[in-house]
Amino acid sequence: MANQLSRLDQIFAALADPTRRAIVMRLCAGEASVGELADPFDMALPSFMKHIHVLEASGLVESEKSGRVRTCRLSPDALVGAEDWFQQQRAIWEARLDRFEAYVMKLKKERAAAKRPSRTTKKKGSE
Amino acid sequence: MANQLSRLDQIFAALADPTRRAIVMRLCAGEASVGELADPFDMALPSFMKHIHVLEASGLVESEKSGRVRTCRLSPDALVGAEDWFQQQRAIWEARLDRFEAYVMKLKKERAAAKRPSRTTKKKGSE
DNA sequence: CATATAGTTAGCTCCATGGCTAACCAATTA
DNA sequence: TAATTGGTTAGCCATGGAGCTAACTATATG
Repeated sequence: MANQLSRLDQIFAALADPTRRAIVMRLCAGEASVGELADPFDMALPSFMKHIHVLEASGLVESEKSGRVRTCRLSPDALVGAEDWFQQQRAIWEARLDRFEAYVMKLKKERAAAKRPSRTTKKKGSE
Repeated sequence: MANQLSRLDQIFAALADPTRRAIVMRLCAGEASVGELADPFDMALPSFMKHIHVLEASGLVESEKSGRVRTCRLSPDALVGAEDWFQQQRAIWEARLDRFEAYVMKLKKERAAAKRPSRTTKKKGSE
């Protein structure tokens, strides 16, 4: 019970749907009612509401009802959280690239050394 | 036939699964064979291979078989593409925040003006 | 009060996803 | 050549996600 999806799971799953990405994009430009949000989409309201719920469950969107109209707004923390994930991966990736570059440089030196065995007697395994 | 998922759909869907995120994180640190990748997971190989396929279909990962071992590596373009999406949203969001701030400033001025109605006769019903 | 508006709830399909087992290549290694 | 290893294919099952309609609630509005 209570499947305890990780927050990132929910955020990425929410963003995997084009309708929901469109909603997020729309909300980036400012808050809106459910009706306003739903208007551009050729979809029954209950179906559309499900998307809203998914977005709320993921923490990307929050909403509040006053009278009979529910107003939705972006809660940017979740978006930033997901963006962070990418930046972390990129950091690791780039660190690796640096190491790889260093490795290639080392290879090049060793190749060069191998190509002229005349002078370089042993080059002292300069690891 | 050929459901024509958008690239972003596939990337986010791929990243919505913790197993697949773990694979991506692992591959950020360098390429690996299917077996090496699968090892930490308590999962039958065929199930695991499905995850690899999803990652390949999304463009996040590419692989190549030589002999009987398939080596997988990250293809960072897709990752960067998804990261870009966040940055675009954030740009719009921040632009809006700026506008909102300007709006609040304007409100403040008007409030201040309203508080001293001595001079401001009608302020010209500025919508 | 009557009606229209804005969401909501309930409940149904259909298909994609994530997992499994069993059986099957195809390279290595003994 | 026989056995092992590393992946792959095929096919099954349970769950969940995305869509629908119909019927309902609650707030405005006439």
